[in-house]
Amino acid sequence: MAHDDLPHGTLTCGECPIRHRAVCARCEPTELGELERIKYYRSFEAGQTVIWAGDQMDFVASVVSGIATLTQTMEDGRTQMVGLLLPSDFVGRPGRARAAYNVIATTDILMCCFRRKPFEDMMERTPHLAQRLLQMTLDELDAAREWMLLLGRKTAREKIASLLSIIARRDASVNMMPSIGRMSFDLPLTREAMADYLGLTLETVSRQISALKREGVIELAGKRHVTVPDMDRLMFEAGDDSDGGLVG
Amino acid sequence: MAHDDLPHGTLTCGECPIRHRAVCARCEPTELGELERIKYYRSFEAGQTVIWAGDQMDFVASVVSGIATLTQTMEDGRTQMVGLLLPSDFVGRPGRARAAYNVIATTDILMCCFRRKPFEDMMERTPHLAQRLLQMTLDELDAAREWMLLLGRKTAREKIASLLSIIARRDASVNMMPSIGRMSFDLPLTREAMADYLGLTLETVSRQISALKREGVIELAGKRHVTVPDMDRLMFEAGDDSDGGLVG
DNA sequence: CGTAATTTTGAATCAAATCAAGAAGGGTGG
DNA sequence: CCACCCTTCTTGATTTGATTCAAAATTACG
Repeated sequence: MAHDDLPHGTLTCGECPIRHRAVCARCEPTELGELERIKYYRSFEAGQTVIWAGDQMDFVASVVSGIATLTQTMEDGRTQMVGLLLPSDFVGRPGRARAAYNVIATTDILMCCFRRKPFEDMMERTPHLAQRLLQMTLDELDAAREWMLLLGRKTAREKIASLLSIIARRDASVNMMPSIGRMSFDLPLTREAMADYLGLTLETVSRQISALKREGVIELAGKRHVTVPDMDRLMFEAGDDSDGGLVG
Repeated sequence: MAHDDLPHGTLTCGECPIRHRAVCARCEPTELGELERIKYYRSFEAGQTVIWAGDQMDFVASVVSGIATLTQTMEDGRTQMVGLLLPSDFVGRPGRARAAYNVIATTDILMCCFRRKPFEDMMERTPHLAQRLLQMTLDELDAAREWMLLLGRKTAREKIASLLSIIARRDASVNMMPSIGRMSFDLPLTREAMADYLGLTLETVSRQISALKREGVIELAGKRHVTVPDMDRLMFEAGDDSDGGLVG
């Protein structure tokens, strides 16, 4: 069973691991108390579908732990990932009754859910909530636009290198490490999920990972553990501008 | 010269054509007065660059009339459009001092600019502004995710059909017409801009437009005026789900 | 009316997809 | 503990859709 260390319903906002990054980050103690009253926890196992696109959605939520994906599907089954949800990320849209995307748990996942109507009401009254959600949404929009450049203009090799460097840097930021020089991390996605992220087939993903390994850009231990001997080299392969980019 | 009908600096919020859709849509008369004091108008001619990515940006703005694009560029010149700015759309990000993308005027354009610092200060105090900007940003994020599916998984033919149906439907909504049956509209983009939108080359854009014309999905009068005899047929070619999709 | 910019079309090439086996893990039950 | 199965991943051969390179046609414009 997942998350026995985070017993459902007994976690208070004060002890919440994502307290300072989630939609509630700017809330004051009184406001937290109000959230506390409308919140409840739900957990899903790896592989489970949290919500289907088009389904009634009577809650919004924060990812507390684990990873989920947002995907869009065409009738013939082609699927494109359009969001990767990490701890502290927000799911759902205030004011929208139906889910726009499929949400699928990639790992075991714990979500802090708020009943939608009370949450919407509270947003009207609580600028701190709306302000934080705005900031998070603007960040997501920036990420989506970076992703659009990747999907529209990068080669398969550049796409893989970009994804690896995104994961490496995210991992470093969580662990408060600098993302330079030699780095190691686990891939949280299967080859197929990577393909859906990058707009490729899983065979192409596999081939390009093999190529980067063969050329020493990365090292693999098992299928999932990656070591990058030189981040600069990886960033170069990703085709990104060398300068650090934007600040949040 | 452009926009002699909208003399700079003399337009009041009360007579503004985008008043009800822009970031100020929810503002009350007092709040409008406050915006009025920090706003100024700037116009750009078709083809002009409004801002370069990385440039200092000491204002945010609403597009009053005309069309602009948001683009990202790689060092070797590959470019991807990541936003299409229409009247009432918002440019810039509160809290960010440097532009993240190139903004280029596609047609002659008029923008209602607000000095950034006063605007940010006002946002802190004015929930109506933050709420409206949140709503607009969530809409943009949805559009970006639809766009990601297009870039990652659609064929060239589907991409073109999708773009045409997006433009057709936008045009219809501006003119308060239903977007069914027979429709006519002008393309606001060159073949190259369409290619940058769709992640294709301009040759492929041209070929696919020719193919759709040959097969009677569209009719062309000149290079830019398009007639769609049957919107359902076009939607089918776009590969989108037949159901209408989401509401804003 | 001529010149530049944009668009169309053609032919050749190429990167990624598709089709098709195998190999490598990872977990289960005998 | 090992044999087996199922999923995930890798690799190979071939096809294909889109790009690239090249030239002609159309349109816009001074």
